[in-house]
Amino acid sequence: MRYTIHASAINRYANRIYTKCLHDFPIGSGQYFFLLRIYENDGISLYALAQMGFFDKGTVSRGVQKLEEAGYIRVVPDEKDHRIRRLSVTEAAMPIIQRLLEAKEEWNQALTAGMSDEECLLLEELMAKMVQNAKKYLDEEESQCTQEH
Amino acid sequence: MRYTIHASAINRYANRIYTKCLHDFPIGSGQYFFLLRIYENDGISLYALAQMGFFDKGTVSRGVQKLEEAGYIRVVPDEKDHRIRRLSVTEAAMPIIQRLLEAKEEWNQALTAGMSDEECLLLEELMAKMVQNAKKYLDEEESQCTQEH
DNA sequence: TGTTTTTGGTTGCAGACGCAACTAATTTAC
DNA sequence: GTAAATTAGTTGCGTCTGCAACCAAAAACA
Repeated sequence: MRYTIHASAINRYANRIYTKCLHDFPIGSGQYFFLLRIYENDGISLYALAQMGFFDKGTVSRGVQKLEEAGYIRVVPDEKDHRIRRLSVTEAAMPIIQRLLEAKEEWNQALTAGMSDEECLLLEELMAKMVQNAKKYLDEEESQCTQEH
Repeated sequence: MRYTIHASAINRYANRIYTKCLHDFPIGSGQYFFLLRIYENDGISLYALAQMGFFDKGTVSRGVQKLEEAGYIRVVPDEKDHRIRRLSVTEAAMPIIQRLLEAKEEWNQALTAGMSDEECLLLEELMAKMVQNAKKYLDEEESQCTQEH
């Protein structure tokens, strides 16, 4: 079974698509996920964003910086907890968000060409399950690859 | 549908697994795919390797350099066509290949935990189809993201 | 209340990757 | 046969990413 290399290839193709799509904008494929999630979850924190996409918090920190520098998001410290920074999209981001949503729709259509609705649903479900399984496996392993089999 | 972000997450988790697994060796997760494919396809060229994994040829070039520097592969120019460099694994690579095959097996088991055999087969098949669809879509698009919808 | 631990976030560093420009060898076209 | 085009591979550059070390604010504990 070659789930991993397929995931790798799909991911690399997706990055190329979004890189091209964002060619005329000051952000790249690495910010695509963060921008859409902030749009869909107004006031989300960096930490929650990291957990949502299974990203390292350092990666999120830098991605958010780029979005802020581009003027696409607003960062507001939480009133109660001064550690937390809450994120929301700006008006200036709406055109690019619209474009990304269209590109995403078209991309998902292209990816699942020739599949039935049932297959699409099952695929989505099984891939989500793989992500959960992966997270669980890595959490359990915690750098024990050196152990014998 | 969120095929892309799932693929992204699965891929990032896989990289972390193989990075840990290769911690004591002079290569990283980026060479994992190349080494196993050279092992399975003795005498393969860099270009064929790139096509097999849908990688950029520059990426393959650098990955192969690392494998050669580590002493895990042998690079021999083709007798007939002096542009082509043919790759094969060395004896020194056998322990690490064995380790990688075991890790891969365990990883695939972990990824598909809780799935039936039928689901696993279908998943593999559908993901392979997505890769082909992605390739086709990118080949057709060729930087036309600016066109109207 | 003061000390320790946890949590949210930032940054230095290094690896992985694609793109574009380049070279050399081979093939095609005239 | 020579010029043009194609093919295999290399390299500079910039982006994306995880890890680890770090900081400050909040929470837990004594």
